[in-house]
Amino acid sequence: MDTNKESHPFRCCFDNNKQPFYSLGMFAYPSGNAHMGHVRVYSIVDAIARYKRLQGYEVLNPVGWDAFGLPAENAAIANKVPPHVWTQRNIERMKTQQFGPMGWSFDWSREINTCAPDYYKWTQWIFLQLMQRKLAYKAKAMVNWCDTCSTVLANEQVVNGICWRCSQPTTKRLMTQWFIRITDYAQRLWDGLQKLPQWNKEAVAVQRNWIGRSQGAHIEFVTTDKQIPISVFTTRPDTLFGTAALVLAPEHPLLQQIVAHTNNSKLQQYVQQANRKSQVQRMASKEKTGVATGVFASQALLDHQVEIWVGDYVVADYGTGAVMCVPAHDTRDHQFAQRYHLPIQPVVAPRPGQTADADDLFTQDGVLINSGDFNGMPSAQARQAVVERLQQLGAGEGTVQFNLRDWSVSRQRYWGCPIPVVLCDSCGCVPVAAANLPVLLPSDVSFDEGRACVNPDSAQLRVDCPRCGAPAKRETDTLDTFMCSAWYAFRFADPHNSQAAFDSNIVNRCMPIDFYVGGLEHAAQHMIYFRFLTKFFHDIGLVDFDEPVRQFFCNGMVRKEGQKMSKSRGNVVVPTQVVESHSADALRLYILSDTPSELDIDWEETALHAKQKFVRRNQTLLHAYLTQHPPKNWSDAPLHEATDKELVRTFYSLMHALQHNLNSNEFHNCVARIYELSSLLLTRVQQENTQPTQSELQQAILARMVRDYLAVCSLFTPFSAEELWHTFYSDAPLATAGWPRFDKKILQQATCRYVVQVNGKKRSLIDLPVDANKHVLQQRAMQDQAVQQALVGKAVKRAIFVPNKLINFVVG
RNA sequence: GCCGGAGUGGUGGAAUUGGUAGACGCGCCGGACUCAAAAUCCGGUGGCCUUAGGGCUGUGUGGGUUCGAGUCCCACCUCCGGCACCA
Repeated sequence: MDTNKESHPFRCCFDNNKQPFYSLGMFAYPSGNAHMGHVRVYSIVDAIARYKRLQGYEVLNPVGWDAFGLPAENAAIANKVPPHVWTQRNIERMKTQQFGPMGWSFDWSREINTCAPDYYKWTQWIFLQLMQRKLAYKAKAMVNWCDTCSTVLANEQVVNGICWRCSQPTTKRLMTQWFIRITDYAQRLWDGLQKLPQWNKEAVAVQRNWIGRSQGAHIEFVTTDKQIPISVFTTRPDTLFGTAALVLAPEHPLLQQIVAHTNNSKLQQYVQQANRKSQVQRMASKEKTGVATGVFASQALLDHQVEIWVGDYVVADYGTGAVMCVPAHDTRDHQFAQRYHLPIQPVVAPRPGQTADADDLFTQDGVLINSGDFNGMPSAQARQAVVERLQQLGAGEGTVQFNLRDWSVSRQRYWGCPIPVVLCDSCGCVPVAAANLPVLLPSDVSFDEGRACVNPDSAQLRVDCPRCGAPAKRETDTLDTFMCSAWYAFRFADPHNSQAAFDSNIVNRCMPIDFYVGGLEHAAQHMIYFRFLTKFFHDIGLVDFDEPVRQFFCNGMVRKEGQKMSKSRGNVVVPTQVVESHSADALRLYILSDTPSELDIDWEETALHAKQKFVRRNQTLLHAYLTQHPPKNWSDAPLHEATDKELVRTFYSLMHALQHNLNSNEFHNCVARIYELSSLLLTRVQQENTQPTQSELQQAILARMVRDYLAVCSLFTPFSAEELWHTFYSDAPLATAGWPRFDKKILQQATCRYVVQVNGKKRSLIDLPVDANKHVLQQRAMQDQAVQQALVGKAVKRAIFVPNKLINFVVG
């Protein structure tokens, strides 16, 4: 794709006769070793890119490197090689020795690298934009801490309390950290999910889970002694009258104030213990524990007071960190109440008039009882009514709560994008002026003591405050690498822009991405951040659209013997070795065949051999044929004048089917069609090789078919297809030669195979002319021996006729 | 618990809108070539029955709708994945 501004100053870019198409595989971490996962992602992307090019689209198919991150730093520590050297070396290796030989049709002129200053300058610029709009902020908060990686992690990077990188348990720590206020966008991120029909369904579900929208209410309680207000969040305001207690998370901000005068040592002990427990420990014990505070609270609608408890089953950073405990209608509250003998008062009955037993747990909707004015109301109606009443009383309001938390982005590591902020004793966090970007990584760093240490006295860290000019310090935390990868797709559209992160006109033309490929594991992290930043760009007027990806395709993993390939298991199949032993075409054909690309595949050597055999046979036979019969006048050869009409018809109906498979991303079915095409074509070609019989016209037709075959093969076996094309047809790339075209008329058949059924059971097949009428078919069917046999002694009640398909005799 | 996906031969998996179940591969069996093997090529391959022609049966289980169900509806079972003391 040509997006060069200078060559098209007014329209900014693009061949106006062509539609742009942006295909993208998630960019790679430059570990130095390409693996089968890369082969799968980029082979899928490349098949589509080549398809779209043949169809006449102007295709943007770029590649780059997600180059910041821990492994480079760890390698620096282990090998005493600076991270940028290690990274650059890996990129060179992957590019030339590993990606290159695969023949993926990337536009290498757009290669980007997130650790290059001309890239991270703009990551910093974006951060400043967020900061300016108060969407990036520094705050003291409980964050996930990984000891092994000695850094903070985002919620998205902690799976069941375990660090996603090193698989060690994480703990919670109170730290001052940078956050991105992604929660401001929670509702829009939620709503946007409905507008993504071409996304992998599972990915949408993952996001829906992650954003986790709950409709409910805030309900205000107040302590009876000191009138301290306590707000709870609930999705079940209809159960308010069943409240037996208030339960606060041990970290609840008002807790110490509430219990200040009580001097409850048991309580203080409990709070300390809870804070010491790791997240894993706390989640592991499902037992509900807690301590009563001795302080009571009241609520405007309740005629009884409830005691305030502290329990670590209440999550501090969800909702308000406090819940109303309704034991009769919530599983957890029920367990808690049973343990501490709190009253269990049912307030929702399953059916009108039915009195619920005390102690029973009923969590579904029903009809209200024991709830004053609200008695008799169905739950759904009661939820509204209760909220309305609370609102009138100023004691609560309807609200929406999200699971999504703000994105913690600072990392206490060296090898990341520097946060462009100066820490000043009097001015606080002061953004670096945009004109002074990029803030370069400090070079005064040692990797000697098991971690990267920037010399704290380094002149590079001592700067003057941009606001007051007083001596100040640079922020040494770096940004989460997901920040770098949240906008790389935009940069690809305009990769060398030195004036801006990207030119809006160019990006508006190329994006949203038409076809994005990557693993499902990024559905919750990268894809949320990517969507968020797109909405932000939209809001500040940088782009016209607010969803970055039209079609999101999630590929499956490549396994071996049912297990993930990994060095520690010693079951890694190295792509470059397979290219050497079997060829890139065979590898690519193999990786795209036999199994739908969204499913996991298990590496199978025998199937790979078969693909190599196929490529070889194709090449040999076609080469021999084309040598004997150099293609002439093939481009407009009239297919309808073929003597072998059946060959042409079958061939192009397979082409038609293949295109259908391609449009649905069924690459394995495409390969099946290619096998069928080849079996047709090679049989014919072999005949010609041994005993040529064809007139020039017929040869031209066959040459046209061979060309069309090469065109579709070029998506799956580009090396051999391009080579034959180049040798016998044209010097121009096959990609520019056009997708096979043919008149649909040649697909029409003269005869049709009809199924004859008796009571829905197949009894015979009959060939008749297309569009034969029911009467003719019925007559012929009745003469059929097998049909007659099935009809013996039975009366035909009626016959169902489906044109060009079947006739079904219904007999009694 | 909630959400998403899937159950079809020995195996990976096909089957536009309900209309010939098992496309295309892998494996296996048989044959050709060879002194032999490898490689290559040709043929066969769901199960059961049958001398043949052919018949019966068959898409996780049980019902249902329909002339006709792998496909639609209801109930259930199993597996995979995601989320989760989220109130």
